[in-house]
Amino acid sequence: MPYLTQAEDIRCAIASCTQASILWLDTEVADYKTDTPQLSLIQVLADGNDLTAESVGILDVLYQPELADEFIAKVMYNPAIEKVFHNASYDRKFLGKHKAKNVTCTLELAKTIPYYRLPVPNYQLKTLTEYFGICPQVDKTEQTGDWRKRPLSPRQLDYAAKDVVYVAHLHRHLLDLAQPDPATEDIEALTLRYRQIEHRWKQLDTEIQQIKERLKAAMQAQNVKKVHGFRLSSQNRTSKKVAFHQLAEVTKKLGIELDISVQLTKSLQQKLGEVMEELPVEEENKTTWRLSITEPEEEDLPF
DNA sequence: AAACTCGGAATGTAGAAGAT
DNA sequence: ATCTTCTACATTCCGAGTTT
Repeated sequence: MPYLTQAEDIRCAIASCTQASILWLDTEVADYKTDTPQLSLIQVLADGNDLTAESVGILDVLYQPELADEFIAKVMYNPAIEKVFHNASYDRKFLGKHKAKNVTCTLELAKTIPYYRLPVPNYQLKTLTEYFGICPQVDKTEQTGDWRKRPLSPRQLDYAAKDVVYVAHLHRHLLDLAQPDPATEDIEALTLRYRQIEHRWKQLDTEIQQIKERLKAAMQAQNVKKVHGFRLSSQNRTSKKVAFHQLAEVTKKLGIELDISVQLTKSLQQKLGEVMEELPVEEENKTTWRLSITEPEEEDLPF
C-alpha cells in the first residue's frame, strides 16, 4: 500500500483523487481526546474495482496541514466527487465541515435500512463488517492508539488501510439493500406479501402493544423506575394560552410586532363569513396520500 | 362509502453530551 | 475515534367526527 509522507507524492495523490467520481475515505486523528485534535492521516481508496488494502493511499498530513487544506479545497469542496465515510459527521469536522459537498455516510445509510433486512445490534463499522462477512474478525485496538507518534507501526498502517477497505465493501452491500425505485416496484407482489405476513404481524403487534401498556401501568403502580433495558420516565408539559381578543388588544396598545398567523379552521372561516374577503388570507395547498387497507375478501385468504 | 378535517399522540431529528 | 444516548423541538400519523 502506498504510504505517502513526501509533500510532492501527496500532492500527486490529491491530483489523481480529483479525477475520481467516487472516493472511499477514512481519517485518523492525533490527540483526539484533547481540545486540540489534529488530523494525522487521510486514507483514500479510489479504484472501485480494486477494493484491497494494497491500493489504499495513506496521506500523512500530521506535520503538513497545508496539504490537508489542499485536499479539502480540491476534493472535499468538489460536488462532482462523491465521498464515502463511515460516521461522516466525525471526519467532516476535520475535512471541510459544512462546506464539504457530496458526502455519503455509510452509518446513516445503514440506519435507513429496516431491521428485518439488516438485523444488527448496532451500526459500528466492526459490527457491519463482520455481519456482511467482509472480514470475519475486526480488530479495533489501534483505533484508540497514538496517531501522533512517528514512525507509525506496521500494525497502525495496516489498520488504517483496512478501515477504508471495509467502508468501500460495506457501501456496496448497503446499496444492494437500498429501497427499490417506486416506479418499477411490483405492486401485486407487495400486496401479496402484505397479506401473507399480515396475520403473524397482527398477532405479534397486538401482543407487543399490550405488553408495553401493562408494563407501563405496572411500573407506575409498583413505582419501579427501571428494570434492565426498560425505563419509565415522565415529563410535565405546561402550555399557556390567552384569549385572542386580549392578545390582540394588548399587542396593539403596546405596539408589539408579532409576526404570527392564525390557522383559519373551517369553523373560524364560517364565523368570519364575508369578512374573509377583506383579509389578506394566505392559502397553502398540499396533497397528502394515505394508504388504507381493508380486510381481505373471505375467498382469497392466503392461509 | 369515501373523502375531508382536526388535534393530540407518536415518532423522527439535529446536535450536544456521554460512553467505551 | 466512533458510535450511542439524550433532549428539545419539529413533523407525521391516526382515530374520530363531519361532510360530500
